[in-house]
Amino acid sequence: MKVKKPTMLDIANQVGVTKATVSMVLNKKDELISPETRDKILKVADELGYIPNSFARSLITKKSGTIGIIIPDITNPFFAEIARAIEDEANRLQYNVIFCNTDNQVPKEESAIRLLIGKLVDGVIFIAGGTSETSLALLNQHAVSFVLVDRYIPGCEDYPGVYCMSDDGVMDGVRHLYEKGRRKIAYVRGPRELRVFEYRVNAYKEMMTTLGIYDERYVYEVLPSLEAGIAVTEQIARDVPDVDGIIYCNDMTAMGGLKALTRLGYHVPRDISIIGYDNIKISQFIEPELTTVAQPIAEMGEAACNLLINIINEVPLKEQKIFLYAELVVRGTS
Amino acid sequence: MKVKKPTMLDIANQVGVTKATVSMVLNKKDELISPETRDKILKVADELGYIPNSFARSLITKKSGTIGIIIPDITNPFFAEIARAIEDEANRLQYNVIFCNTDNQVPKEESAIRLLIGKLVDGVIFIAGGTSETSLALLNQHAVSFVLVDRYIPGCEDYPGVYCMSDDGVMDGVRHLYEKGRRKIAYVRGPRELRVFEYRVNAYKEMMTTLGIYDERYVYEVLPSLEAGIAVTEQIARDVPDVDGIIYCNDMTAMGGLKALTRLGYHVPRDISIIGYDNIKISQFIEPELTTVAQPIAEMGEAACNLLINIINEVPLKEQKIFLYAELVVRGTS
DNA sequence: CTGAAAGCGCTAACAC
DNA sequence: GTGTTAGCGCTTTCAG
Repeated sequence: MKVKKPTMLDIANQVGVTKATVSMVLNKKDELISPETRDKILKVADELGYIPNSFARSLITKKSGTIGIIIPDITNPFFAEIARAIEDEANRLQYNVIFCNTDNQVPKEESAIRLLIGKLVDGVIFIAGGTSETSLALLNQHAVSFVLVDRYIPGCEDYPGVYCMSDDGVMDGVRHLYEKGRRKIAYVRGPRELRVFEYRVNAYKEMMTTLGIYDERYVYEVLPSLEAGIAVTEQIARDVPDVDGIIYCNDMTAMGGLKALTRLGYHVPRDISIIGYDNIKISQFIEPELTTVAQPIAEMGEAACNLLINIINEVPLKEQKIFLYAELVVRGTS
Repeated sequence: MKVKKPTMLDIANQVGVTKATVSMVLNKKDELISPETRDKILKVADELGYIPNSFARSLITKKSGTIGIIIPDITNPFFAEIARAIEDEANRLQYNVIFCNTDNQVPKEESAIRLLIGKLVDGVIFIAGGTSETSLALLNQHAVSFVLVDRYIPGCEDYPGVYCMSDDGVMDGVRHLYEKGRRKIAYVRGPRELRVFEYRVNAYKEMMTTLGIYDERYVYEVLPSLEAGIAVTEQIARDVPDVDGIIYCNDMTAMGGLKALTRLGYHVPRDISIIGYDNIKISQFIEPELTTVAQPIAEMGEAACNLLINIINEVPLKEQKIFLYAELVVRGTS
């Protein structure tokens, strides 16, 4: 365990040059270094198993080649998928990533941001847990570039970000059920603090109203999760026994709903249709497969990463807000 | 964007002391600092929004307070859950984590390790993709502490690690199906390169033989995934139409199997019983819920993290290998 | 083509 | 109680 790691100085001594020369060679700024010394340096570096100390480099360059990702919970499939997409794109562009889970708690967000700033991340991709103005203030104060993804922060709609427009997708979902003959279509919405859920339920209301079948008693609110999906669906079945369609604010909740309905003896989609939102991978793992309003999850992650890195590199951008669109995917539950 | 971050020197100047004093105060080594200067320093640090530059500190202390986690794929629920457990425990112990996905490819493992070494991680938790001796050699060469989790590496059985013993759990599963009257029990195994899969299928063979119902034609091999689970299950239904039980090497594959069987018109568990392995969260998301041989995923992550940090701190340990046990959890599919 | 020298922000002896 | 000093490993002018 007491093996000292080789440094540039070790290489320099062994080759008989100075570390400045070694530095230039190893950083490919070797136009004016003689091929012989260059090859010798490369050779010795390889023999010694030299790995540059990125801290020393970052200290001086003020860049870490790392971006931070702040996410509510990596075990939530939606976030895992987006995180993976970001990481892949970051790696492609020669960046590394550090993840921080916040469980939607603002204090955890702030400590994550402190951590990331201390590690000199070049930028941060931020999926907010709610009203996170103070977290953003921290980032601004320390002049760290950032990009918002998926979730709006009230009052911060003008920050750079990647958002998914849900209206058309949700409306298509409602219309799709209507065309299947469904009339009593309930909606399970997420918490009011999160703007995204507001948009989704509003689209539902609008289309239901247009179709002349809106009834406010059909709208239920939950903290989205599988368990909540089960509970609320049992509730709906009690309140509106002849309900024939349920649209959920996300896939996890919808999967819980499917479970509850099956247990209650409903046959999906014969007796009732259900629709989720997100299109996480596991929505296809079940049978019947979940009809859902699909977010382009991978594209969102990729776009966020690209946007951030462009901002970091001060590439002039016409628009720092990117809008993608959710789309209805009809599968087995409708 | 051009706001210079405050450093210790800024604080020192403003208070009228030197940065050494500031350093001691901020690191809580302030027994011999007068309360007045201490408070003044703390106050100014707060006003300036000072965040220590962890690189500068790490450069000198040779520690980063960070551990690396090398994992095949974070979108795989099993790994996401273990990663999250590791992260939580690490945070509790004041460590941060950096994740690297390898997609089970050895070259990606090696570049991940180089990255982590360059970032001076204090240790690495390693879920190997296969025969990763060279990756381990790199870690050894650079004197980086590491801990293996879940997967054995052939020839490296004696490295510190956290492993889950599957034998009893799998045998209990076979016996359980036998007691339900099942006799034609197939097994879907994972790839031979991964030792864990070898152990699981061997336990199956042993119990099947003991019960006098082993037939080698019932054993199928796949690269575990939902899709593979579907495909292999269709194959089994063709080969052995009167199969009445299938045990899978993991939950994802079993979920694919359940899907395939349902589509083929089998009723699970009336016509056929199935059992998975892992007990990932989503195994309870489906209906019927999956009977499975549960690994204590969270405990594995937690134990790995603790073990690693003990090794890093050179805490003398009686045993650097931790064995946990998988256990049959009977739910709806058996 | 290569060397010398300065310095990034911080810690840790050792003075005073 | 606090300052001085050196140096971690690296990059980057500027000389030569």
